[in-house]
Amino acid sequence: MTNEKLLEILKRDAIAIFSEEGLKEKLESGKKLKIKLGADPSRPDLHLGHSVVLRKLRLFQELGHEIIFVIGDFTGMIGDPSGKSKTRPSLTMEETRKSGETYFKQATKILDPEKTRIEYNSQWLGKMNFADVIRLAAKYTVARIMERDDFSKRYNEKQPISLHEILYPLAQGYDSVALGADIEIGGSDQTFNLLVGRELQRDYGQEPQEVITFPLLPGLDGVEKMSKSLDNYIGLDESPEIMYEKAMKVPDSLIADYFRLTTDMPEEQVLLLIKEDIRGAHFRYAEEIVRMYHREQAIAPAAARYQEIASGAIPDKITEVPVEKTKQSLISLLVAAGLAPSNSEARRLIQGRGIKVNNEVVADMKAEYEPTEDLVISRGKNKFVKIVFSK
RNA sequence: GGGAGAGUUCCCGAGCGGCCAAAGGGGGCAGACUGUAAAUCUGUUGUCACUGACUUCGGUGGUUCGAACCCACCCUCUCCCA
Repeated sequence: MTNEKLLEILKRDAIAIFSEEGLKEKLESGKKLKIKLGADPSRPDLHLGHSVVLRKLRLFQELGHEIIFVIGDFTGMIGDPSGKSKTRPSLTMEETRKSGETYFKQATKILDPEKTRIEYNSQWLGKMNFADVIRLAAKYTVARIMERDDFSKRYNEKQPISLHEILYPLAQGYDSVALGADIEIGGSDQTFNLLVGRELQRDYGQEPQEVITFPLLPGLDGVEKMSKSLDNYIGLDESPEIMYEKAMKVPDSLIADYFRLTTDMPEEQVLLLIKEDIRGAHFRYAEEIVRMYHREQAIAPAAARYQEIASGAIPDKITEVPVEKTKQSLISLLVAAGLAPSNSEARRLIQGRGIKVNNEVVADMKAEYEPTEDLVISRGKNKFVKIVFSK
């Protein structure tokens, strides 16, 4: 990796770089740079969406720079107003530390742990008193804060905006001041917050950080951005089988983006493959992902399992649920197996022909089973549970 | 501080005092078709002891045989004036 090569890749993939000259200068200064990445402690499960940015950070590490993960344990208490403005549950100290470790563990699947550091922003934000906060708030104006897309939108739609939410970008921006960050990287939804950091550093007499933003990876639903809470994600921690299967679910329209943002395959090769054999492209993508996060040897079994299920067979590795050794109704078994959240839902699924027992559709709501042998119940095409009469 | 308006099921949104578990749309789930893609079509979308019962329409009381709908107070949000 060289500075030129890195710049080239960044220019190709980034949504925006503020500013390109500044970035070039810093890279060429020969200094070991501090590169900041914010992390939300309430959602420590990393997925492919995070990998977009992490993979770029890895390149910086290859040039000897240091990555600083800022776990937003303090800002987490405020709740980022970005996107869905639901209040987040406040976490205890212990929980945030645990999230931090989980982050580190997952992130180092991509990053070099030797060149990665974790910081918690309660370290400095928690120590600020009211006067400090006022001083910080004085550095920004209402008009500038309201430039933020999210705020102006909510304001125009007459949605409430609390004062503490307005402080959020300032708090996050102050992290950059506290760390003396040289570069900050994030998803394009973070653009405003990252730029606030840049401006605050200038106000505090520091050299402003360079900001690089990357496109958000759309989720498997093809609509929302990838996120665990929307269940449209491929987790970095998931098993090869699940990864493979989920990779096959990437919408056709997005497979090129997925290749570009999450793998190292050359663009021309990808486009050609997609053009010639769209299904083959999916298989190839699934292989790439499994290879990256597991091992070469994990591909074959994962692919085999996928074929098995696709052709209607019951996979061999499925969750087992022990139940009491008595005659049981299908409805109660569905609930016990976690395939239905309520009896009513179970009934609906049966009625809608969505339930199979031992690979046979069962549409009888009154079906009952003797505890003689284990049953494999499936819901839809993809959810299997093995009922074991053992208790 | 004064005035005006709003709060409905996952989301948006309709809702005459009884026929409202609540229109319609979105989203979700399941089925058909397929490549476990997309598009399209169909069903479904509070709970339970499920042809019946129970709990829901910001909260608490009240009027009424009967309230999501009427009244009082409270809470929350928005707008206008200061």
